[in-house]
Amino acid sequence: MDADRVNTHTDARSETIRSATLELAQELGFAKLSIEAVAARAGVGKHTIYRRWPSKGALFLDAVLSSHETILEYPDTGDIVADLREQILAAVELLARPPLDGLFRSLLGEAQQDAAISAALNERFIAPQTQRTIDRLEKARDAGQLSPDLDLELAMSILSGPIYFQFLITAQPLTHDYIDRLLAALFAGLGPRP
Amino acid sequence: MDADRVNTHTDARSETIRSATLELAQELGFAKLSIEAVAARAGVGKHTIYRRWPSKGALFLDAVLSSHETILEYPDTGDIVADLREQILAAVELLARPPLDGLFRSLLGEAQQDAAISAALNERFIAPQTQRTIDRLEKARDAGQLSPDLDLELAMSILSGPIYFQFLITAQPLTHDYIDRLLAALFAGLGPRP
Amino acid sequence: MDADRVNTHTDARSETIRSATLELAQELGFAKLSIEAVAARAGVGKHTIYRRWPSKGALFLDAVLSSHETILEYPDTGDIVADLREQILAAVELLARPPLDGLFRSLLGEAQQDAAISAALNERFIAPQTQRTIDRLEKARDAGQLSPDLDLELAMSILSGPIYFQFLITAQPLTHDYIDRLLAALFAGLGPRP
Amino acid sequence: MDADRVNTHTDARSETIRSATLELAQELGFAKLSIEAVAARAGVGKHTIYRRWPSKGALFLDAVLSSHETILEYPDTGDIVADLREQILAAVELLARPPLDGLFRSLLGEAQQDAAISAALNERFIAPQTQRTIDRLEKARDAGQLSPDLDLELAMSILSGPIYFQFLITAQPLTHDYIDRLLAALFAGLGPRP
DNA sequence: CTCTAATCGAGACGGTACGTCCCGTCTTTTA
DNA sequence: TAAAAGACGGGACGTACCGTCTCGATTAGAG
Repeated sequence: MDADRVNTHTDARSETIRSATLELAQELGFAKLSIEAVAARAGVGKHTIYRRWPSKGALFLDAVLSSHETILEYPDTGDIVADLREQILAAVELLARPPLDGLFRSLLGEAQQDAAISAALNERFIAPQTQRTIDRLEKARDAGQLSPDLDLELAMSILSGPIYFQFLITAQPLTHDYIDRLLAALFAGLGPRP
Repeated sequence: MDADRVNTHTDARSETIRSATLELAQELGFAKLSIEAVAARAGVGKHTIYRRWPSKGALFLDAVLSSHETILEYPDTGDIVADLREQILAAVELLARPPLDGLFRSLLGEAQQDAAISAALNERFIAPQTQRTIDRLEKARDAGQLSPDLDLELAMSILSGPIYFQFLITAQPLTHDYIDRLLAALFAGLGPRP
Repeated sequence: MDADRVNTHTDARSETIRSATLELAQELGFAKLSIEAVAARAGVGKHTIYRRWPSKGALFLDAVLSSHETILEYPDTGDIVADLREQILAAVELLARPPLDGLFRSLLGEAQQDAAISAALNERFIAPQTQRTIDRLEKARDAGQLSPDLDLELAMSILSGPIYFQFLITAQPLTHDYIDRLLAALFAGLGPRP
Repeated sequence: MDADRVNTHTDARSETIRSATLELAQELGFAKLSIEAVAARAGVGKHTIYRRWPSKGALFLDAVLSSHETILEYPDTGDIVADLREQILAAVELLARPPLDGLFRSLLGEAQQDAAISAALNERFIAPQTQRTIDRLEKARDAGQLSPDLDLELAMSILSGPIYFQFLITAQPLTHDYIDRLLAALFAGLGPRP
């Protein structure tokens, strides 16, 4: 699977198109976004867009992901719970709050309709984040802060899953309190105290 | 928010339309589904559809949810881990495997673009499942099988989140083994053994 | 061959479309006429045009022919030469002079690229004119004003041909003098006086 | 008006382009011919075509006329009717029969839309033919085979017009018999025998 | 026998229009 | 009198070419 499939050009014209895409997505929402409008806003022929991105979804993904390359914080204070809290908070603040929340939600929605978008999203965003989390978790496990036989890939979905569930499924607010309680419960385990 | 907003009619004509919708969704995917095609397939005027459902998404949600009212198993053997395992397996087998997986994924995707769909989905599907899980968890907590101060709403997102994450975000297979390891980790907690 | 193939609707909307077509054809010329522009000018969806006419050429033909249903003069004073002169003059004044000359020339040009246009043009315009000329010639022959063994279909192309040749091929002006000299020469014959 | 305006280059690359043009015109018809396709077929950049011909029509005219420089027969047996018959037959066989009829018809059609094509066509094809016919007619008139006061330019349109009329307007077949009857009628005149 | 300038192929580019598909609304026709 | 059938204005699709415009890479003529 190759992220280039959904473009990665760095020339000025591509950048103009990505900007126009984001502007219009903010104004209209992804659903009402049209390649025709992007072309008009960017002052570009439609073909120039089709030449670079295979679909509206691919363009949108590229525009959203390129606009916030900000590497999310992965602090390492030695305290794994505090660090995970920091990291989750940073991600939530960026992606689940205005102005980016609607776009990110749409992006995840579009990934459900288009396997290429899903794959590119994983490759360009999910996988790198996962890898960095796993690296941090590994250090923590070596430091004795985690259950020694914990599958770290699994831990990643345990940590991320509830956040995404809240964001995508129940559409409940992701408060700091929620994140604190979540981490506490995850580290303590659901079972009764021994 | 009222689920009736996305229809609930029980007459034969509505049923025909729902069937045609499912057929076409299976054949073409949700993205290429059109009300025009549904009307043609159902042998019905477009008006008749618009009179009953406010949007393609609402029709689709209704068609998908109505087609599988099968009440998912919520066994109660006294063993909460075994029962949760049974229940999660049943849900995964139904919703994350062919033939329903694509439709369910599309439904969740559409919910990201349309708040009415999101609300209706919660009301008609997510909330009832949540309630029944919470009821079962409550019994388990009372029986001392769960941490006594566990927030059960939170527990629900801890149990569901990783599954949805795997289904929607990483698009990895939801094997029985994965579910077993997930439950084990969740009950044991991420932290080191005391 | 059926002229209905290129439309014949008499409703008001069709009339609006024909008018917009003529306006734009006058302003831009047939070559730069577009169905898109006609639809915009007529305040009509493109599909409404495609539903009625199979091509830009067919629309244009219908618009041009419908706009000038004026039955060309076919006088009968008893003098065949004078009458033919009158009739040819009327046709030339109408079709080979502004404002219609450009449109008519384009129509004949388009007929060379599209057999359906050619056939419709014959059926709706050429054939009826031919028939009326032949009727007049027949009377003249009976009255002894024409060579008694003259093939009247042939006579029609002898009378019309040079006019069209001048109009389409050499693009020379069709003066009254030219028409007079033409008729004189045709009636006298090319051969030497006996 | 200068025929060079529509090109006249004799180099090998121009010849390749003309050939590609003819091939594609045969395959697709003039209407569907595109400069883009000609460039691709000829293995040539678009610029190279635009550098040599101002328009698709000009290229097409040049390609068609260059491909059949065969000087049409202008026999002189002393018998003007027989000679004209021969000459008209040769022209008809070449231009109004496959494989050239469609191309020639398209060329005449295009001339109706584009004054430059019309002028170039006259200059490169019509005028020379006319001149040679007029020369032949002049000899015939001097020999007493034609009406002594006949306007020879007019005679030219009288002889050519009906042929073109049949070819372009009524789209009837140009049989040998038709040509014989035409010449007989033209020489005898339409009027009654004196 | 280089060096410089022109020419070339290739094809990107902003545009315009194509003919098609659906949208959601609205008539018309049939039962 | 309600429903099928489908016409309607509209908007966007993805494609095809237009004529213009860079690009290197030949290729030739001039020095």
